[in-house]
Amino acid sequence: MARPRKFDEQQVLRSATEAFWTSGFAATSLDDLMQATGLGKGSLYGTFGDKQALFQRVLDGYCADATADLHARLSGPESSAATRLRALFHAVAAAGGIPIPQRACLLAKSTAELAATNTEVAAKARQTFTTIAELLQAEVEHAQATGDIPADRDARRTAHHLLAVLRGMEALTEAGMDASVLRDAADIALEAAGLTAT
Amino acid sequence: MARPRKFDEQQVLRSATEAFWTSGFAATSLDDLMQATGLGKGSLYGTFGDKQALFQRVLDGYCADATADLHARLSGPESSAATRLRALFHAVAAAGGIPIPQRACLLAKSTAELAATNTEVAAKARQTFTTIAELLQAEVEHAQATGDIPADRDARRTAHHLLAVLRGMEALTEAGMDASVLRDAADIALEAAGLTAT
DNA sequence: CCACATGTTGACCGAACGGTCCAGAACAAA
DNA sequence: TTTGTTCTGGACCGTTCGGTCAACATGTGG
Repeated sequence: MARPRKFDEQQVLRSATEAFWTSGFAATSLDDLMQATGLGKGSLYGTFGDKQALFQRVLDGYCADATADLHARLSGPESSAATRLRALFHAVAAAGGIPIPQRACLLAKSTAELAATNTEVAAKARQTFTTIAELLQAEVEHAQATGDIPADRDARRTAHHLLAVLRGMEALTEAGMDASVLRDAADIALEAAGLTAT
Repeated sequence: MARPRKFDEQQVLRSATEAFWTSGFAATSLDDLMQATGLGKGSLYGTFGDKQALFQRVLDGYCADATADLHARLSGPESSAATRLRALFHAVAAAGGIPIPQRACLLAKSTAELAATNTEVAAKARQTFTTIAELLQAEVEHAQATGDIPADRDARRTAHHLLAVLRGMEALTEAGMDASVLRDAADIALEAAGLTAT
């Protein structure tokens, strides 16, 4: 009973994500959020709580999407795990190199801005990074099963190294570093994992 | 002639650095800066200009200090270049692992927060990252000269990979990731560079 | 068709924001 | 001591901030 909502919550979250993604948490005002979502303050507060709570929802959704996307990129027929790993790193390298303004990964931005003072953001970042590491580890193991990565490698430690390189490439992309730097990092990281080039 | 200043500009910049470092640019108010530096608004504006200009001064100083520190860690007798590279990566790994609140590198925070909208910040980040890459490359070449790194490695590409791992470790540290993850990343990065472990 | 529960809107709030400005303090030069 | 110049502190400004609230709109269940 009672009056139904006029908006789609998921769509509003997507719009709010855009706003936070563009400017960060502190620099995104409620007016920005109202303009981006088309909702009034009352609806925003009634539905999501305060700015902090809305941001947390946005970040949770972003991390879920990001890990789902990575899962989609990495899971698949085991026979081509090596190819998929190479494709992932080359894609991340190619995403950089575009001159700024570059819109960095929202999780990276949020962690840098808030993790030191907001334990929930830090926990979400840790959880997401851990999940990414696990996905990478599984992929390394798949590549080992097909002989594309030597069997004597420690898949877990290899995955941790690949995770660090991915996050480092992200950080370099934020600054607009040359694409060649990113490619070098990606290539050598793949070699270090035991994969042959290209 | 005229009234002399009551404060030391360098000391004020150090205090302002602390303030920005703790909270980021947007979340540091002029009142915070006044409290941190002990100066009134008039002196702050008369000496440094507006908040943006003061921040730029702070960031420039931080980057200069950071590269000077890295130079000090890496330069030295050529005979131990390999040892110094190992020490650097192990130190960065050890700096992580401490539970949050972790105060991340100011440059990393600033780049994430502002590089997309402030070309000066982005330029400073690119310049600093490039300088770090050059320092790493020089060190790789030193290690090659002493035979600690195989001579057939491309020092430049190796340095780019090491840079990415360093920035990635920084990003993981922000989130408070386990020290073991950082150590794995550091160890494998050093191995990938051709250095034997420890 | 009515009563009620919920959603929506925007006026409104006190606080905090970045920034300006000026009256007076403090020193150097005369 | 006087004069001139700079520096200092904080009152003050208009704006914007995050957040609240009450009047009103819009449906549903009876």
